[in-house]
Amino acid sequence: MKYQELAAVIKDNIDHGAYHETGKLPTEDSLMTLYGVTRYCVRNAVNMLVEQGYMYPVQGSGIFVRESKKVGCLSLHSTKGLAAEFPNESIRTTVIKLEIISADQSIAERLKCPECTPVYYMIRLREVGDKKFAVEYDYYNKEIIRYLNREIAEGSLYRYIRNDLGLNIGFADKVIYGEKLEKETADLLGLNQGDPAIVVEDDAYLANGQMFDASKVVYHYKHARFFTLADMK
Amino acid sequence: MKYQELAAVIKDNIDHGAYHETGKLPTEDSLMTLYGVTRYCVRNAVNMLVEQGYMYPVQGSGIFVRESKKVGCLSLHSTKGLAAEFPNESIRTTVIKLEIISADQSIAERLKCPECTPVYYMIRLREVGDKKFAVEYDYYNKEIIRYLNREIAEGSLYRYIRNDLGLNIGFADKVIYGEKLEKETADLLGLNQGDPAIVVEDDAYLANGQMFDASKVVYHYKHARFFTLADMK
DNA sequence: TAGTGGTCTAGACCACAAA
DNA sequence: TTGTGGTCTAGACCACTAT
Repeated sequence: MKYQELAAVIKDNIDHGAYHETGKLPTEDSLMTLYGVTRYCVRNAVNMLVEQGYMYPVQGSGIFVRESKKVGCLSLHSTKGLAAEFPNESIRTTVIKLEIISADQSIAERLKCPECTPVYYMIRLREVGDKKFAVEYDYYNKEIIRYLNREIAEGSLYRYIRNDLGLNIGFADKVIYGEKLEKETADLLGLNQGDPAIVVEDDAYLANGQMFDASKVVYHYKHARFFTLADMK
Repeated sequence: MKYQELAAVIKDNIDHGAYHETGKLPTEDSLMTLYGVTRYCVRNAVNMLVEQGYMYPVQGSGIFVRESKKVGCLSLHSTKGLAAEFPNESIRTTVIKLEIISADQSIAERLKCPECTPVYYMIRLREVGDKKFAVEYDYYNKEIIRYLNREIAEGSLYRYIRNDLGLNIGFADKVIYGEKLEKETADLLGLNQGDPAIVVEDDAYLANGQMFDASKVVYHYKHARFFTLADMK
């Protein structure tokens, strides 16, 4: 049994209230014998869950289960698309614009690609439940994301890239800041020009380090909140 | 040599442009012989730096050094206080209010402590360089943070808690959102009521899981930006 | 003092990338 | 095919907590 599987099992146990009585996981030794794996697997599995905020280890004392994570917040630490963040909500995506352009100097710099690289430029309005949630401005490197159309862009782009294009998505740099809404975006979100906006700029990379997406996502300040776990050690 | 030390050495090498030619670290085997440690140490050290965004490993290919992280951004993933985030800037902290109060129901809930627990309530204005940067509203559990005064609150609180009180700081939950500035805070930041604000609410815990601080930090939307690395695997 | 997580060793084999 | 990182085993001792 791999440590990812063990992590999934433990997470499932937590969700079903297994360790509720003590608030602790069994000891590492117990987990080893329980699941017939070595300490390497146990510790890897636990580490995964610690990073995701499900538990924290205390040397000499045990591994403590944490209160449920903030609900309704988007995770900044790991992300697999809006649909995965809100599995219980209906997500609606409207493609405002989708066109192929040639990277000028500023886009080339932003996407870390040569000038004149073909690029998909896309604007999408995302709605969660009945709430206008965000407006996305995306640049996809067409040399990597070879094909896109409106139908795909209205579904789970993450899923498409992973399953249909067979690419391994790796990680993303995120920069978060606040600004005043411009008229165009405000109209799409049903807000007023000058209202607050919370903005996330993403640089997304494949697992092999190739950058495939640069985006600016402008969130509705009344509806979007973000969550992350910080290490202070 | 511990893996933390090895991580520090490797990070230092990166800062001095050591691996610049290839853009890669030596192989794990090389690092083992170079520093006379086992693979356990090498992989732990590398993992630390991967989580901090300094490099990414590609199976079968190598460990690639990443471009320098965003400068001028506050890290959301690991935090050791404002002074540690801006080592080259002068930080000024003005204590607007510092008082001991008794936790009412809402504060007790927020701080996860019993009602009537003594609590330090503190408001601080933080300036970075010559810029008004943020206003902090803090509740510290006085049963844990036994003593505070204005002088301490104007210095590095993080350092004080760690070095002088001898407490082990562990981790923090962070919730980030946007809102319109209220007059009181706007005045402190030199902005107008209704201007955008980017807000970070922190729940800070000791390494043993005790919550010691609940805070709301309202940042100047023109000066503060945040950075984090997200896993998309 | 006993129990628990943290660090470390010395191996082995697998999965993937590049030549 | 070779080299690289990814997973796993089976031990050992250390650091810290709780009793």
